[in-house]
Amino acid sequence: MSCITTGCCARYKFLPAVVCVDSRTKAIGVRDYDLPATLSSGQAFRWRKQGSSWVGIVHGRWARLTPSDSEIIAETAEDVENWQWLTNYLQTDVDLREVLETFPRDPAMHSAVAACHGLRLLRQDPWECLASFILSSTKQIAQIQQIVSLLSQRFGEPIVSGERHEPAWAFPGPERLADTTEEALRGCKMGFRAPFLLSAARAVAEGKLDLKHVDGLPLQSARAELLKLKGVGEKVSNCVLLFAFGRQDAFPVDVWVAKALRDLYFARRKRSLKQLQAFAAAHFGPNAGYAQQYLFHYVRTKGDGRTSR
DNA sequence: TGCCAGGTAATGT
DNA sequence: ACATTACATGGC
Repeated sequence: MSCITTGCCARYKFLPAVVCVDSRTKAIGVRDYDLPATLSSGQAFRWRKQGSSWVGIVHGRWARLTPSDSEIIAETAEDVENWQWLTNYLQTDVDLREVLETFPRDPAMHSAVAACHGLRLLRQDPWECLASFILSSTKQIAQIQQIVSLLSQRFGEPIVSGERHEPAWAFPGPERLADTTEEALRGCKMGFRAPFLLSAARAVAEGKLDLKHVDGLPLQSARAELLKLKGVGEKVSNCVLLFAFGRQDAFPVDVWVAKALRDLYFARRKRSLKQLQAFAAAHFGPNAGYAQQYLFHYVRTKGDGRTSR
């Protein structure tokens, strides 16, 4: 199969051909896909770089992704018949050019697109995304990753990981977290966010918040449902709408995007969050959220070769 | 050390 | 309606 032509099974050449993990390896054809930028751009928190590959957990499955010119080589720890859980997550079927076409043609967007060629939006699990971004407030991305890692390790189900890899855990579901205590959650270093996560987990576990239902609602109604949760405001709700529900017009404004908007569109003059959101809603078009990710990654990674955090 | 981090809720004007 | 502040924790 594809893995023979790509040579991705080279490390298995000592095994009988039939074992050649066809069902654990897949070459996903891609165009305009910068996997490292996408996986490190602060939308998902379970990926770590390992050489030229990226190891992470998607929907409770261990995965190792290796980018090349025209493909992403995916390896899993268990046999896979249908790879849709991964291709849907990576959104490899999205034609990026069609998205970029809708961006406003202004100098700022032009610079951001030129600097972040191939940056993509993922389609994440709603609960994991919601929980992760409840934990994200006033935390650096590296710290969010640490918290999510601890949380998974302590409360998630152990899952099969690849050969010679560290043990791995699924992200804990709302039922499991609803069954913990605030103190146990604080043990994962999430500080004052612990009661927020706990109450969100209970809301979902008890059916007060039905994420499947939210998925089917119009944008405003869906946002209103998310905003009922403690610890979920405009920014976090927009992240969930954008990164999990695929609402590409949802536009999260965090400190970085606020800085990008002020620097690039308002000559560094002060503007309130409300003003920035109103501008964004009017300016960036139907894929405003996608444009937002370009601005975010652009301002975070440019900057004279120093820490891109 | 002091400042800041993919914010939000509570409180004060 | 808008401005300020507390909130845990850790990187730099």
